[in-house]
Amino acid sequence: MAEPKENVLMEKIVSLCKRRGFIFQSSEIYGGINGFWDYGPLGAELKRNVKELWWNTMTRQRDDVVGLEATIIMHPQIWKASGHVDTFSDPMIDCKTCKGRFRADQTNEIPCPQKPSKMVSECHGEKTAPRAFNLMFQTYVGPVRDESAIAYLRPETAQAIFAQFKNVLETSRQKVPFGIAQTGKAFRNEVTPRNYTFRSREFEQMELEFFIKPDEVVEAICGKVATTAEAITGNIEHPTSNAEHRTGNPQPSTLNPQPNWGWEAWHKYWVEERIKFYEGIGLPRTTLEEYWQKPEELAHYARACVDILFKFPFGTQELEGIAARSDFDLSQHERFSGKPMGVFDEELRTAWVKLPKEKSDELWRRYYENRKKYLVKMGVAEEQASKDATEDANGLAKGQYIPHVIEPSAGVDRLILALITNAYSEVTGTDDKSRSETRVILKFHPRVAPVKAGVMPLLKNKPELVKKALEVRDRLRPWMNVFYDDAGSIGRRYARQDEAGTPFCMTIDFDTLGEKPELKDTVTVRFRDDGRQERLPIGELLGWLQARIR
RNA sequence: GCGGGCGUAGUUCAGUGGUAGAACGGAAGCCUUCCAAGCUUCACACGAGGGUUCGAUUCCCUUCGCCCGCUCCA
Repeated sequence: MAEPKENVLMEKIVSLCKRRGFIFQSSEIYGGINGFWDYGPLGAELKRNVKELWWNTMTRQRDDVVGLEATIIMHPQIWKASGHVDTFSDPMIDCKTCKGRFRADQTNEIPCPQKPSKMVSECHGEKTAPRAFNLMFQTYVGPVRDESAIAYLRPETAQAIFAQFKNVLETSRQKVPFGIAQTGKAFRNEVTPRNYTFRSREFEQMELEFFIKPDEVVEAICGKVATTAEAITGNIEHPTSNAEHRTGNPQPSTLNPQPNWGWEAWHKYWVEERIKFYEGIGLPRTTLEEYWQKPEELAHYARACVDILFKFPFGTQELEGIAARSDFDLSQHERFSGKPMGVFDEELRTAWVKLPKEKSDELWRRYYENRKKYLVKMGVAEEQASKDATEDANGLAKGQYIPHVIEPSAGVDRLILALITNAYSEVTGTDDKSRSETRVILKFHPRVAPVKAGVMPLLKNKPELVKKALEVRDRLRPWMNVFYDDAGSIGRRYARQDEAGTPFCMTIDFDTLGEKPELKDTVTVRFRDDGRQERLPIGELLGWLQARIR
């Protein structure tokens, strides 16, 4: 059902985004280009804030995550190893009669939409020849455009993390469990970009690969792996104060990682962390949904995957996927590059020799089975797979294993869109002449708001007010994005800031100058969401604001 | 890529086979002692290309883009 109301809302948002300079169509003066969007002045600030908050939360505020900034174009083998060269290119067939499109390899299994009694392959519709759809953008590296020069714009940022895993491990003084975070552009030549910026061909991701010990290793070291329930209960950090967590990390952790956590606990942990993050930047839990993928929906290498969905006007859609990807990625790169991707773990080696024989045999067996299952799945011959898996499992005794990974992978642009649609609100009132007018307020969380404070003299034609206002502006400017405005009536200026989502406005009036001596050097602070006003000394403004935007 | 709808200032809309207005918004100025006040002035558009025509924003074709379906999962 197409809800016209929601469509109208979306159109208003699109129009606002353009009008106020959040989002423009790419290359608009040339007619635009499908699936590409630019961020205007306010959008650029918003996006920057979001990425910084993510980076800060995921890396700087943690001991166990470090950053990476890799290139967009990488060795093409990376995409062979990752599976993108193959799986991103399903041959498709179009039916000219019924207008359907089908995967060429499934025409025997899909019923014809017009004659469901027959399969697509046997119906009378006129079909096109199979065409390959590869969603990766291709280019050539170097001046010669031949096969050997083909490279791809990355369809995700994650693979670079795997490819650089060993370098980061060796230089960061981290050991498993630890994570590598990266933000950056990714490119997918989508069949149909849709829903404004939601599905774009060029987009930005914020991805974490969090490397953990395989369960067999955790068990060898800790005796047993904590169940998810054990990991969650009795492990809640009680906030020391019930203040609004205005200081420090915007997303206080509720779970403390423990050495006996296996992949399930870590997976659950990251789902919680990520939801906290979204709440911390102003998306209430009620606007979010967790979707735990069903076993049959999972990619073959995934053990679990949770989607965090947001209720967009056009439907409930994915913001982030948190996948437990086993050791698939590092294993693939190990096989394709021939370089070892395993780690050495002193604790494991020490623990292993102390294990009772039956225990170490059991763990050996389980590790072996997993490795073999993977190798066979990837087409390694049975005999060779057994041999390789044996070698892998033998590594445990030497303290060696290939880490597993939990991957929280978020789309920046989707999040921006979620923040805008969530912030959008209208207030209809009547003006002096009892004309009904609708004003738009973007109720961004102060942490993400593009402009933190508007600074304005009550009147423009009083030089003392202007001078003082500029002083206040200059006082705040080194610390945050502030906007000075003296044009038009004060109400008009407030309204303009409301539409930009500025949470606070500081107004310099005659009391600031000392008309009422007791109010000298104080300003009016006006709140965006309810128009409420407070009086604050200029000297306290910076601290007051910082406490609210951090 | 296929089918359906749409395309006029920044935005929302008028309008005509003789090259266009309005409202709001924006800029400048005057005025204004707290929520889009008022006055004056200014800038800005027929998505692009090709036809038909003496002439096209209007008619035709193509293309590009947007919206709705089929696909997609950051």
